[in-house]
Amino acid sequence: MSIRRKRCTIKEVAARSGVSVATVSNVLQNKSHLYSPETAQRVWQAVRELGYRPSSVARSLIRQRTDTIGVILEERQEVVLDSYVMWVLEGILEYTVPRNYPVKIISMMYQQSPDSFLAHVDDGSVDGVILVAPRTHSVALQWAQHADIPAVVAGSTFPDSVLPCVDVDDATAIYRAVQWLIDMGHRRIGHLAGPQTQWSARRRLQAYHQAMQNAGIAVEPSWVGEGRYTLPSGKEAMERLLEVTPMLTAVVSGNDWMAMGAIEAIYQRGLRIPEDISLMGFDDIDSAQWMTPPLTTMRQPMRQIGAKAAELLIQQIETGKRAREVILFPAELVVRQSVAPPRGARCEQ
Amino acid sequence: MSIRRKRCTIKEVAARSGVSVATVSNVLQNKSHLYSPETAQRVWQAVRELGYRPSSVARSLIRQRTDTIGVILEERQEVVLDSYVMWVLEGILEYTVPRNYPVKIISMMYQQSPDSFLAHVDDGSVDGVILVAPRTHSVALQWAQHADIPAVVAGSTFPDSVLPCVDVDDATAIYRAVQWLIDMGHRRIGHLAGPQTQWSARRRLQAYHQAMQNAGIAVEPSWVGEGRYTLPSGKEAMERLLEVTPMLTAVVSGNDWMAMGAIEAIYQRGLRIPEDISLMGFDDIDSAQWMTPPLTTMRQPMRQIGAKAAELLIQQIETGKRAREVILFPAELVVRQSVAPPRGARCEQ
DNA sequence: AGAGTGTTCTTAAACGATTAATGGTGAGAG
DNA sequence: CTCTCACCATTAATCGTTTAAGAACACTCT
Repeated sequence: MSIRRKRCTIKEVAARSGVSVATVSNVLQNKSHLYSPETAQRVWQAVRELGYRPSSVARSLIRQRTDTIGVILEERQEVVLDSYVMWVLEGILEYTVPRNYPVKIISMMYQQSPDSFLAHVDDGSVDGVILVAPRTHSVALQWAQHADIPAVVAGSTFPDSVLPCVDVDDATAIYRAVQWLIDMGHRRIGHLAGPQTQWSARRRLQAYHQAMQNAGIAVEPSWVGEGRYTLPSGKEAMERLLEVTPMLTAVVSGNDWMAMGAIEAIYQRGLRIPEDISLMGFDDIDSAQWMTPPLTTMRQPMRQIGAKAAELLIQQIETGKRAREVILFPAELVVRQSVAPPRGARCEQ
Repeated sequence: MSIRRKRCTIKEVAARSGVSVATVSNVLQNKSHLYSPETAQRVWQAVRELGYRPSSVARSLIRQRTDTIGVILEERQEVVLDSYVMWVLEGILEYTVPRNYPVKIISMMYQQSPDSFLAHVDDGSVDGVILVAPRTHSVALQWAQHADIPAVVAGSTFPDSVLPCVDVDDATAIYRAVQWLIDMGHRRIGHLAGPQTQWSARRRLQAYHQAMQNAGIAVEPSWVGEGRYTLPSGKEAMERLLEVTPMLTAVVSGNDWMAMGAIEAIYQRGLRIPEDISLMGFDDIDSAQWMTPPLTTMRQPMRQIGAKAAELLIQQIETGKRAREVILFPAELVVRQSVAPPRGARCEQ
């Protein structure tokens, strides 16, 4: 079966309703001071009868705007979409769709060459872009910094960037997590840090140190392990921690994936959670609630982050001005069952 | 800070390299019989110096093609993206990105009105669409059936549709699941069916009956419960099953979410999995492996489904022909720990 | 009657590319 | 010396809209 007959154009509508294309255009745009009610009637009828719908392409060309926003997705562990990106994207759609800004996906992965993505984003096809969780050395970030196009970063913060950033306040979140464990009676608290090439991982590690220091607890270097934010790397890091520093009563992980790895490592050592060791995650990915035990974690408002990023971008597009701002959302403590007071300690004394 | 200076056009490139725009166009398109090497040199240099990139909008207008494909996402439990859709989308990107077909997301949810999505898909902005898991009465499906635009369905099958469909072979999958349980010694096997308004749910239920019948097992109506493919509905359905038909030794669920609900119901009854009752899921969503116990399930090749759908669509776009075909991928049995032989039975006697 | 004012519609020039048709060279053939 | 042909570049039409500028007409006002 063959498909695709030619689209119907404004010219045919004009012909059928006996007016010029200019008039049709005016009617369709409700510029009511430019046509009479009767003309409008005829035009609308023709539109209905022909099933006419304006070509967005022609429209974009003349208006020099596409009303489309590009969402740039970077590679994340062999994949471009994971549950984090998914939620950010959901938030973006939640904001953009009702405002009639379609979304074009720009994947950095699966590209033929490292910068072939440019052909799809620097070609006038989008009015602005949202960079979802770009890494520090991201080509896309590099480009966006210098390109004259509205752009915002969602899910990362770059202290020195000119782009607006929307992210979770991870420093405060980790600080609170550690504080919470301390309040519960823990003192020998370890940290599973992310790759120190990433700003977020450094901030989290620093916040951990800060919290410990403010509580007057001296942290030994052996209390912190480093992973790559992945499950296996978390497991390895935790194994080392258990080996070198078995006296830890609690560990706060830089993200949930590493916490999941940690769980495996802990069980393999024959220890129990939270009886022998308490564990905190970060992110609250979908699987966190299904862990054994369900993971206590700091929840990132990913959906909100996406929506806010979209809001900033559209603002930027519509005003033509870019404000250098960093918006941080607080994380939410989600109490489940992987944390308990340390053995032999009574809470809050 | 203000942004957005005017884009550089082909005219400027022509001016700078001292040739006509036609020549520039020819050079850029490598129509090597239409220009001399020296001219090409000059043109490319101008292009580099000006940082010129062709306007995809203007290009689309004249070529009457956008090289963009639309992915239509339907509402799924308060959200447009879930792990299923995510994987299908990943598959789509995997296929389309390297072939230079950008993806435009068309969400049915968050729209101002039920058919305002049409303004973003029936406006010449996409060369074709992939409908991801549309429901039977989907407006988008309705539209795609009659519109003269290449379209394929991913993640659903409509026996009576004119559109090519790519999906998992769920009938065979459920049949195999039931068969597997039977081989293991189970006979009193229940089924948690999905909403019977959906084709997939009906097919799965039917396959369950078929498998039981072929094994000579008489199924009582009370052995099957119906849910809405959601966790809570699965829990409720399982509760009823446990109440009315406590002698079941195994249950195969229509999807993983309902299986998760079933797990809760079973535990609340004080029963163990798989010792007291075996449970099988369907889909293998990300969380399935983190369940307690890890869920044995039939894995859907969602990524493959997405990629295949993209392949069919691009074929359709490039040939202009649509074949009425249904492609079914087999599901894969993922053995984890929620299934065991029935109590007191020996395997394979 | 002529000028001024509104209303309603049309004309025509964009927007930035592609491409068929055309033109102007110089070389080789007759 | 002209004709043909290949080669290379240009001209101009085109895609489907928007919109500024202008035209036609009916009023009102002086």
